Amino acid sequence: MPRPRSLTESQIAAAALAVIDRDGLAALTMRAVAKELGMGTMSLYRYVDDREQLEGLVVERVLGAVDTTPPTGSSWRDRLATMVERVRRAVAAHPEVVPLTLTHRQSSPSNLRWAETVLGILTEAGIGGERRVIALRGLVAYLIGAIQLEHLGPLSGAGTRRIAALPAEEFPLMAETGRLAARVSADQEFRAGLAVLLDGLERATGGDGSA
Amino acid sequence: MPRPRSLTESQIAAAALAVIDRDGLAALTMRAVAKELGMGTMSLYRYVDDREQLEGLVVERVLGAVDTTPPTGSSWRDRLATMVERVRRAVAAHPEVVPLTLTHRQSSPSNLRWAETVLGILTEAGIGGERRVIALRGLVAYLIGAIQLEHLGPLSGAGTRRIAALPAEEFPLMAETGRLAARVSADQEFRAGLAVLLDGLERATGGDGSA
DNA sequence: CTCGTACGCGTACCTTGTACGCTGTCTTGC
DNA sequence: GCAAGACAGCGTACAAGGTACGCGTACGAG
Repeated sequence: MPRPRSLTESQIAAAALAVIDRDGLAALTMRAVAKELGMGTMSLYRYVDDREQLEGLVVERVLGAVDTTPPTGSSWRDRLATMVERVRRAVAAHPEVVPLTLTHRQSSPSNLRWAETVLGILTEAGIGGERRVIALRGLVAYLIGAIQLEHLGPLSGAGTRRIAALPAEEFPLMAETGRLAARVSADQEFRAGLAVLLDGLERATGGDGSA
Repeated sequence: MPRPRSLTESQIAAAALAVIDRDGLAALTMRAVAKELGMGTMSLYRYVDDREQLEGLVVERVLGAVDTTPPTGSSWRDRLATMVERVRRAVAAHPEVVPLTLTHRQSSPSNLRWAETVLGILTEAGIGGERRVIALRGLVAYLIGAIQLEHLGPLSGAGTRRIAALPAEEFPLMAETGRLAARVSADQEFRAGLAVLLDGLERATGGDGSA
């Protein structure tokens, strides 16, 4: 008996994401999203409780693009790397959303599915119990930290040049590091850092990373 | 000949931090800080260009509390761990500031000094060139990621219980992990995750972590 | 004592989130 | 078909917060 809704959550998320991708995160306002949808500002509130929830929809849309099916073949190392890379790629497609993912990641169903798959791989690698808790947490910490460094950080892009230009008397190593960092792509850095972490996990298993 | 200023940057940062610690990050407004300082709202603008800069002062005050002198003795592993722990402790003293550190860390002088010291330790550990870039970046990524997980994340505190309560049919491993995680303190988790990363660094050096 | 600087601040405006209540429409029950 | 009710869509309005503007005056230099 009620009148039917004309919008789906997906359309709302898409509109909000369009605003962000086009005009930046600062442009994400209730008014802007409503306009994007071709409706009055307050109409948006028929579909969303508040701005908080809107942001959640955006994050879920971005994270929902992550393939959470277990990767096949190869070593558990490579499979873990694949899972981590998938998130990085999905987020990289919408860099402006990064700050939102920090606050809303926790409530994302996609995130849960992702973690479940990762835990499965860790289990197959022979990592269980509390060590598996540590491993998951370490991977997630590295992942979100690295994503932020990449998109908000000083060591990438313009920041690297500023670091390379530091006074060599006070910051000799930093200056040198800044120069070297300019020669390493973000991709390489990310993968190499992840490799270090996986090395650590592998060492603890006593295994060689295969299987 | 001009009239003297009555406030120092330090006093302003202290006032802002006091507001945050007492009433939370959301209470950080220009008006609130001005009132904390016993002055009119607009007077604050004599000392700070805008809110952005105010936040920078707060972050610098928090990060400035980190001891950046090289730790003495022990292995390079332990020295690195000490450096990382120092930041964690400093931030943990003002948890509400965490979101601000993400955006403003880059411009902090304390942060530069800290990185310089860490690079020194890495150098002594025999890690140089591009591998040192990777190592620093990996440590920083883990550090800021872990801090966020600890203070904004789902795997700690209340979030852990929610995860433990997930439907076991769909998320068997997550549910189990949530239960296990409840038995691991945040300190243990942080240190153990860091240890994994350091294991990875150590393996790459071929050394045993001493010296 | 005079003068210029710039401090301290009152006022006001703009942006943004959102409560409230009206109007018209669409679906269902007859 | 048709009446009725629930709810979509929205205009208005308010509160909070950042900050531009311009005034009066305290203060140090000469």
